[in-house]
Amino acid sequence: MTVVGRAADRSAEHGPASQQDMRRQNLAVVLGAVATHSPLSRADVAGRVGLTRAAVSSLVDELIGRGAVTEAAATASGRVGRPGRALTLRDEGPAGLGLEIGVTHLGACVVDLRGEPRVWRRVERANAGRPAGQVLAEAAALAAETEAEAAALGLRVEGRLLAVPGVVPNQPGGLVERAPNLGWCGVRLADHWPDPDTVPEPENEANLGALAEYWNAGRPEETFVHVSAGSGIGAALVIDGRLFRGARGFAGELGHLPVHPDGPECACGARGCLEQYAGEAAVRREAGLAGGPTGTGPGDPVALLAERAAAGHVPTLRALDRAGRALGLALTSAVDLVDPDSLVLGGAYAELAEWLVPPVRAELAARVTVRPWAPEALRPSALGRRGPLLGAALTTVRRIRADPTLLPAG
Amino acid sequence: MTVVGRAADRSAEHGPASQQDMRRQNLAVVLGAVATHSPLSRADVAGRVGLTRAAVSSLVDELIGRGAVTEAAATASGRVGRPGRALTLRDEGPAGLGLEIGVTHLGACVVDLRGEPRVWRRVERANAGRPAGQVLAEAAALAAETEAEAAALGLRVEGRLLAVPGVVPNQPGGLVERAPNLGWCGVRLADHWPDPDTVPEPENEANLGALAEYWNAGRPEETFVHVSAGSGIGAALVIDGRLFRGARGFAGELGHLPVHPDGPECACGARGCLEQYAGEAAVRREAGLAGGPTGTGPGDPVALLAERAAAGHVPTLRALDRAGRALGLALTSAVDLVDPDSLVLGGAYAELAEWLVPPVRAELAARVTVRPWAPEALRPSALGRRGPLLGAALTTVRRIRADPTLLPAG
DNA sequence: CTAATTTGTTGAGAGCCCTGACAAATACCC
DNA sequence: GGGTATTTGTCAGGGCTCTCAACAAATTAG
Repeated sequence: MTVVGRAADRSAEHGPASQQDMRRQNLAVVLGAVATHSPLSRADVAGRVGLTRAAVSSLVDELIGRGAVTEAAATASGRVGRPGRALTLRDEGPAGLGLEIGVTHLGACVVDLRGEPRVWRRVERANAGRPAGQVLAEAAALAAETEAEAAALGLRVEGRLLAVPGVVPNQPGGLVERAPNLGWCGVRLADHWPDPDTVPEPENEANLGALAEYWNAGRPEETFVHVSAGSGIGAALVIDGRLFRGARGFAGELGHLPVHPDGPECACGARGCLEQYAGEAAVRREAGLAGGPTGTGPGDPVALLAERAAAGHVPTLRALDRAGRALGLALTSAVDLVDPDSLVLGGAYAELAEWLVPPVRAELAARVTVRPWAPEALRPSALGRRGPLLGAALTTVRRIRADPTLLPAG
Repeated sequence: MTVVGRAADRSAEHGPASQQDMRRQNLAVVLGAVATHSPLSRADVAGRVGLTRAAVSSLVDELIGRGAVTEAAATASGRVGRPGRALTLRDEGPAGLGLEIGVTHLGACVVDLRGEPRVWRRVERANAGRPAGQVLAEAAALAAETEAEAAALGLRVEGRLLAVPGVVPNQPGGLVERAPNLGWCGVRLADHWPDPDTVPEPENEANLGALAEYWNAGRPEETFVHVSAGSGIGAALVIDGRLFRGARGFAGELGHLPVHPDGPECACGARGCLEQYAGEAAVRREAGLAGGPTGTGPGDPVALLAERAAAGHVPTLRALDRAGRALGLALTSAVDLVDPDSLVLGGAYAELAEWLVPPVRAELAARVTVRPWAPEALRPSALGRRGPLLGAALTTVRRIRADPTLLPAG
């Protein structure tokens, strides 16, 4: 059973506020303070967030009762006065499960409330073209193993998310509308998942990668565009610290931005889409690597590209430069439209950043002229291809942090 | 003295919640219900928003005390039971002042709490290149006259916004960072405004036009891109019903999207910017209207273009088609990135929509292929060039609706 | 050991909403 | 016309959650 659903969005927006809402928000505020500045005493929290010690005391009691926070022994602070008792996020109890279905692998991980990964599993599987039910059954088995391992560490999974390389509509319902690289179309997870109590919620992998990047390295309320190349090119927009999915969940479809309107025809029917220059297939073709293996196993094409580029292989360098310039053009549009704090190259791009960043920066410098723009605002992701899985697991943790009442009361 | 500042943003986000916050939100919820569905009785409001009649009664009493709502006589509803007393927004008392400085005119208007324009003034003035102080002094005089006229109608201006064709940074402080078409650079309104008690808050005209469009015709929580051509080409993003200004206030700089990366050089230093195809200067040049008059007076170039196009003037039609196709390319990028519910052609584009919409729709149909996209999602604005001024005035009204405690208690 | 300082808890009080009851005002029915 | 049903608006009582003020507990400084 999953306690944490899609409810954590604070977009009630126009409903009336109740005392419970107030309590909920203040629980979240206190938990957030403990999460980002622990260890903290009750008095520290009160001083930091602007509540009284009495109120914080009551809120902390509830958080302890719900299993989100623990109280360490007194801290010998060295300062005068009675020492406070240190509060920290629990490293047992509530946890989030992340799952990932890639073209060539399955992944699963569990993070504790602090956001630390505690279990991490990955198995290679050629998932492209296989029946969705078969893939999902294997994912469910991996999930069950992972949860069991987490349970041995004292962790109780409170929510499950599945990262997929495809389109997930905004409405809840567990539908993967399309995942071209897997060959999926209109797959409803609940129809194939063996255990109805553990059906995960699907989400686009690029979106989750962006959130992971934000939770891992972002500044509060930051606005940025996270570009990640998997089989397609996906961008995800994080606006004021929240994922922006667009009106129908299609936001960030960077791969088909028209960078050269009269360029080569794309599979989508248009001409000169970014994917024709910076997509995996285009880069491999251009670099003379067509038809090779895929995936992150031995012979992983991304690793191979990086290897050849590092060795000075000219066609590879030329292909990456061409990709970088096209990406720079597309990102110019993104910067003009969205005015982000930063741009992040994630996924496979993170591993090729050494060769992509210079041409991207050059295009941006030449074309983003009517506003301040610092080259350093473009940076590679620290998480790279681990982002989506981590983001999937962290989503549950962040939902709990945003609304601790999702946890069962003690 | 201005009661309403920039405070109405509900982005406290991570502060603690108090009972006053709860009260504030519930006042806003009740006021919002009255605003969108009036006339409504207290019981109607209670049923609609999910509060009890007792609570609504108390909230309505306070709204009446603050002068936001009035109580009409009993409504002879025809239904059984004691008739409710109809509540409506007041058409006297609190009001918003909008001001506009254009390249060729000054504008001012006052709207009442219902959002109805009650005073509307416009004077032609060649403002380009004149000292900012001089222009602002005239604007202040116009504002004073307009407020006086409003006062005669029983309206009390609670907040003032100034629409400018330029860049306004995110931080409050009344700074217009740059307004190229006026020749302004780093103008701080407070330094030039005669009366320190009535200094307006500047905001970009395209942003205000988009908000006006949203408040006038938008669906709740709608996400759309509002494109408006004035002297430059500005887009404004309304995301889930809120204006998105970007990390530094530069979001929506559509004019310099690279639509043909190797196209003609632009004044900004890059090549093939949208402005080279769909900007006012480019269209006029292409249509053979170079050097003519500007503004909306007699010989208004936009009206002239529309006139010639309607008459079948071939160069004009060709210029508009070229502009439309370039705009379609830029909007393809916007749709791919933002996935809006709709696209709105505002400002001068609204008056040329007849000739622009077909080529824009054609490009979108050809290039937006990987997601559902209905041609009708592109529509002309109903407000056209009146949008920015209306948006400026409505902003204050909307802030009051979002937080009625901004009004002085009765 | 005493004074000063800081922490965490407790009880009183205020603000706000909910519950339930009641008077007021209307329509329906005889 | 009068009684009943129905709906509205208000009032009193109660619960929840915060603030304020006071206090015991635990530590450092002298």
